[in-house]
Amino acid sequence: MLELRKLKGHWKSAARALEKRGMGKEKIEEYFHQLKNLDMRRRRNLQQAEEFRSEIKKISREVGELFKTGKAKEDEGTALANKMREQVLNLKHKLSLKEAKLEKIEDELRECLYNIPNLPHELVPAGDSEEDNFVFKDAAGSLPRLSDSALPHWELAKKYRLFDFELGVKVTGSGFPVYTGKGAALQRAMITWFLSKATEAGYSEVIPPLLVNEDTARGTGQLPDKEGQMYHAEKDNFYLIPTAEVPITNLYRDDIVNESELPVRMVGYTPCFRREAGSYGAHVKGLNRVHQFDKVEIVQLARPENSYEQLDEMLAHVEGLLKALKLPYRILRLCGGDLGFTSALTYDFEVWSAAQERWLEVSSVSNFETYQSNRMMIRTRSKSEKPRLVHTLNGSALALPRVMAAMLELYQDEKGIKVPDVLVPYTGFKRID
RNA sequence: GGAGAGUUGGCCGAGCGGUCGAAGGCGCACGCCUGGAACGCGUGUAUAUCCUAACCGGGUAUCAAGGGUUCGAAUCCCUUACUCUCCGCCA
Repeated sequence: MLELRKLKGHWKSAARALEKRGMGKEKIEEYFHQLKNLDMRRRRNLQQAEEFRSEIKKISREVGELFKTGKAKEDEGTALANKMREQVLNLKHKLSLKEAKLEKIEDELRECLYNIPNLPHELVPAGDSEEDNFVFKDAAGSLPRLSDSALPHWELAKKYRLFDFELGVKVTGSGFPVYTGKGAALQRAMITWFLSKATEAGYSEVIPPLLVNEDTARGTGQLPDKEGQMYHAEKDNFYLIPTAEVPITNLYRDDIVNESELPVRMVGYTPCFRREAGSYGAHVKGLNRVHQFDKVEIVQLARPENSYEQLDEMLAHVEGLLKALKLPYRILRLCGGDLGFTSALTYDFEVWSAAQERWLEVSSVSNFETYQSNRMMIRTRSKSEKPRLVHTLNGSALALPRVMAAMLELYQDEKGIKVPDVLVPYTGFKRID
């Protein structure tokens, strides 16, 4: 959530930023008016509540003193003590009314802040759909053309027994592919290679839990915004993670990180679970969109001053992976309308699916600035300064299924599928046939 | 799953109804000492929020979380979470 403190005095520029997301002026005006109003009321009520409390403490101390000195045993002292007790009871009653009011105001304030998305960075282009995304880096050279006999990845999978959707349906339901034989080995090889590359680049590896509690889901902003997107284990009130970003970023929830330890670079491989309710049809065929998929995720905690340099570093890392795999790719800078709720600036990486002749998103790299850290209270401190919020960033490096799809299609020939050179040490075989 | 014991500041650890944001120690920071260092000595060392121009000062909250008893709760009671020990189960 946005920091109210920072919003104060910057209402105009904040409004301009939100307009880039396609939010109406009146709506923004309404939110801001509400915030100002609630903030004022909160401060007023808080002050009054604290005065009551202060008074209660003071009187209680005096009563204590009466008992201690034995005065309370004399008639006069007893009367006085009783009178004070009544005073406190009276104050407590007033306090509880005030507290109830204050709590309500704070709930409303929080809710209002939860409803406002992050402010887009100045580089974010205005626009309301993917058509308005800025092509930050286009594919190098012309896109490859496959021969007429070339197959889409789901046909290749059948032909060479790489993964099987029907088996997944038997075991679970649609959208839960079962990887088999060399398909499974290739998947594992990619995971290991991605992890090795990240480790080489200075990321430390973590294997987090795949189920998270409510606080964690709230921390990275999946709750309350995207409740329907996650699988929910109701009996224990745990959520299956939609991305490793959730447990990994939350490792630092409520922490104050020493500034000398920044940037913190973490990488984790996890399966990801997404309900993707209501998406069926040709565009989700094969591995294009599934309910369970593997992903290697990189996460950083950075100093506010250089978080955008860290974002560039992450972009370069992801780009390096795609280059090494020799897949045609392009990089988009998302426009305001396409930007995730919690993000300030996002770059999407897309690879070319040569058989489907369309772009597939394989990575999304974002800087959330303090939007997440404000909810999670992840802070940093140098020697003399007061703690301040860190910037959080994350990106896929990479999401496996679509990389698999594009790779199988591009690397196919008449007799089989070639394994990209960089993966051979991890698969142990050079060809699938 | 059953029985019991716990959860206090960055860490260890006291406190079991009043003046406790909390003794003492460790760690850390600064200073003195020293040619330099160790030792020693001194000082300081939570966070949030409100008032304020101010991290100058003051108020309030926080001793796992939430609720209760009381004039007053770290201390008593209840609920929940977590940790540990024993038993059961188990890859």
